[in-house]
Amino acid sequence: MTDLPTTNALRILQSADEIRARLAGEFSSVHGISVNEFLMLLHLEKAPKHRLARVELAKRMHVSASTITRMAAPLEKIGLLARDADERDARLSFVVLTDAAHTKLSEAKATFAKQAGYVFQDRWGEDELGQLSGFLERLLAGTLSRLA
Amino acid sequence: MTDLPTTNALRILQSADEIRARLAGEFSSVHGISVNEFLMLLHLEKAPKHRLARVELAKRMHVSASTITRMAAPLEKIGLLARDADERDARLSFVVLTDAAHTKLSEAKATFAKQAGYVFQDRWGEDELGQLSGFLERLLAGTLSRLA
DNA sequence: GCAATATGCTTGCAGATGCAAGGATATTGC
DNA sequence: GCAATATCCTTGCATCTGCAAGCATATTGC
Repeated sequence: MTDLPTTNALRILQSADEIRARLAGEFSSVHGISVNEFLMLLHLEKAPKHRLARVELAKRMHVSASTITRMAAPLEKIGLLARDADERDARLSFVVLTDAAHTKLSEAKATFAKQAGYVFQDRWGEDELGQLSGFLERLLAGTLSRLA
Repeated sequence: MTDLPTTNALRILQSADEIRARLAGEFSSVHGISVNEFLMLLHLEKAPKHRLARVELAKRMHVSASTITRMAAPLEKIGLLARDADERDARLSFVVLTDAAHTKLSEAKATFAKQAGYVFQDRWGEDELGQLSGFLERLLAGTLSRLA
């Protein structure tokens, strides 16, 4: 496997699996939301007015529109999300963060940061973390959906 | 978001989603297998004798044992996988690559390499690809399941 | 040796997800 | 203006996945 793009793509897939596995347990037990739901809240937090049309949210999360419909429903029920209509276009139905969601987000971010800290705990210097960050930013350049 | 570990963890999750989305379409339409099934074959290819106990395969793929049972079944049906028993321990049931799987793997690897090439097409020099590769290797150090 | 425990695998059930179809609303072509 | 088309959202269905339970086999403690 001397092909560097292939190697890097495989390693990114595997690294993401490792990170996801680390996060999954603590997220659902401590915060009552899944990692995907957390990422959904992050996308909304980053958006203007903390709201996005469902189709737009779907694109940014790489999921189908129906998944957005179904992911949002329980989060509306527990008061983390609300609905907002567009005055001009009655087809649009925005997903909006509530105040409770901001609180939940700050808690969940702390968990995320803690786990991310473990992942990069050993043998990583500040400069190396910065270099990796730069490479990943380049990889995500051009995607609408960058969260960080 | 000045916390570098957090930024890097988020970017890895997003990069993996991008890469997966790129691969998914061509994989199922051209090769008739999903990305996950491809990764399963890769794990087996890397293993001694091209075979692994189901529990071991589950650990390496970060999925449950039941998922292995259900993922392997259709692949056995289409002749890419076979079963192998352990003479000492009757509980063990190995998953083994068939010859057909080696053929399928080399085709699928070409697709993977092509898509990985697109991902790193622009503005990436050989030296930078090597540096990124080194960082990701460090991230995966200590995991049993490294494929590359 | 045998009971108690541990391990490997499979299956029933529930939750998550994508696709295709359908209903509602907007936009376009004429 | 109106028909044709496009867009947004939701829902039915199929698929994938995890968890918990169950069964078979190994290992351990005595």
